[in-house]
Amino acid sequence: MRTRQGRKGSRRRDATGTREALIAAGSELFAERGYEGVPVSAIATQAGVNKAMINYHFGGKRKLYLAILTATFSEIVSRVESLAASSRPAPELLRELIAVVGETATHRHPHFCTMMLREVLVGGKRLEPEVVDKPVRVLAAVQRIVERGVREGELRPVDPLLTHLSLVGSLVFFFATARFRERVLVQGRLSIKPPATAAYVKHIQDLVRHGLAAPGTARGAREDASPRRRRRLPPRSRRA
Amino acid sequence: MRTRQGRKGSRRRDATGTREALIAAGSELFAERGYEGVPVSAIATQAGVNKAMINYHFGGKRKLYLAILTATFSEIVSRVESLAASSRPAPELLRELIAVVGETATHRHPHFCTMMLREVLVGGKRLEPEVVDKPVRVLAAVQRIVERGVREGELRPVDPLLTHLSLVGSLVFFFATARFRERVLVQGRLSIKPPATAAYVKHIQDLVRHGLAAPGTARGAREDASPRRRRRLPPRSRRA
DNA sequence: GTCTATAGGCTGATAGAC
DNA sequence: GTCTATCAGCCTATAGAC
Repeated sequence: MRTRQGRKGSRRRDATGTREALIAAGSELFAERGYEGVPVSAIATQAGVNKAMINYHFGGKRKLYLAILTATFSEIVSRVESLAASSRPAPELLRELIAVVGETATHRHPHFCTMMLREVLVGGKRLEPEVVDKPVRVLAAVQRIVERGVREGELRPVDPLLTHLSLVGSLVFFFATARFRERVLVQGRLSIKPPATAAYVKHIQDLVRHGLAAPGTARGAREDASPRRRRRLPPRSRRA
Repeated sequence: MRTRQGRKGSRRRDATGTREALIAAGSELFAERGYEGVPVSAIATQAGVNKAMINYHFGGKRKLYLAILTATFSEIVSRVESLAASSRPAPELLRELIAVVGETATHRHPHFCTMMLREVLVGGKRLEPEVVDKPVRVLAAVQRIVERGVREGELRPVDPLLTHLSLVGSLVFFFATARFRERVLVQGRLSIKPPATAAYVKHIQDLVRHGLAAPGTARGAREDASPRRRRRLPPRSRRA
């Protein structure tokens, strides 16, 4: 009867509750201020638990950080990989890939892009294999999609790696810098309001559609408009 | 006769020499490990000067950091603004803008993108006005170019702010994560070699050219191919 | 499982001789 | 201008009571 007793608000206070509270607090704080910018005491305070719990449950600050990072990253990776496994037309997959990233970064894990980018920026130091593995898998997935699109004549002959970098770059940058824009654009002397994420997602979708469309293709097949000629593909259902 | 006497290698050892050495060392270290990741002692050691010199010449660690950041950023801003002031066709300006960013990020200030991105990521904390001012001016410049291009019918009716974000995002991301790619791709188990920056610059140029071309335009005027019809523009020389 | 108290390391900044 | 020596503050991690 004592274990669920939260002292502040409606927080659960049992073993797994403590773990989750620490992960939630850590996600937010690490994303905002970076790994070195956050004292463990701040995480403990925000989570409403004691400092020592971080060492007890995770074995140290760095371990907590890695747990947070790999957990959220794994979800993205699995989503992207399941997309890459589909046999739907490449332009359509890219369009959905962009939407998935947008949806994940906006609703499911608002701090993910910031954390991932921060981690990538320290590329000089030695990184744990767990961290390195994820972006490599995303890269491989996007590469597969683009390669197939080029092979099947639906995309112009672009380099898959460069395409992946430009795509991920524009998306990750946007979501990682959202907080900065909000601060600068609204409270600054400019009257520009920060763009909605939905508008940006659509912008990138259009940019990719027009920018990667094969010469023959009528400026990049709109969503589901014309079921354009495609080479060697089984007559399967196109909408999953 | 004593002032120019370097004790290690050929380093100058006078007042301005010390300042410059600290700026050089700080640029490299801050970019690699971030502000909080670098002890002042490390900067002093790499610069070959004493710790106390940082406080004497710059007034503290943070002041040194800001001096480095604004110095390199100012150069970029002036380059971009001079481009925006030109009356050459918008697609051509965008193409050159991309090249300028690439050249600057590769040769003149290899650490700039990393530092700028890192600074933007802390958007939650209060930032010095000097830091905030620069990206706003870059935004304004790109926005002007895109708006004119749309108005004159050379670009399809894209949102200037979103266009700016996607452009800058893909470029900054690429250069800021170069070190990470190098580490992961070459020494990893994958046999992919990191892409040359020239190839990426061209990729983005093509992506923008195809992706933003106005419907009428024959898939985005190649460099100087056809002097496409343009509205209200004085008959001036087009190559600066 | 959770807490308090504290150890021990590292950091940025300065005082003062030269 | 430059250096050495030193300090006070903050950090992570742990030992041990409950």
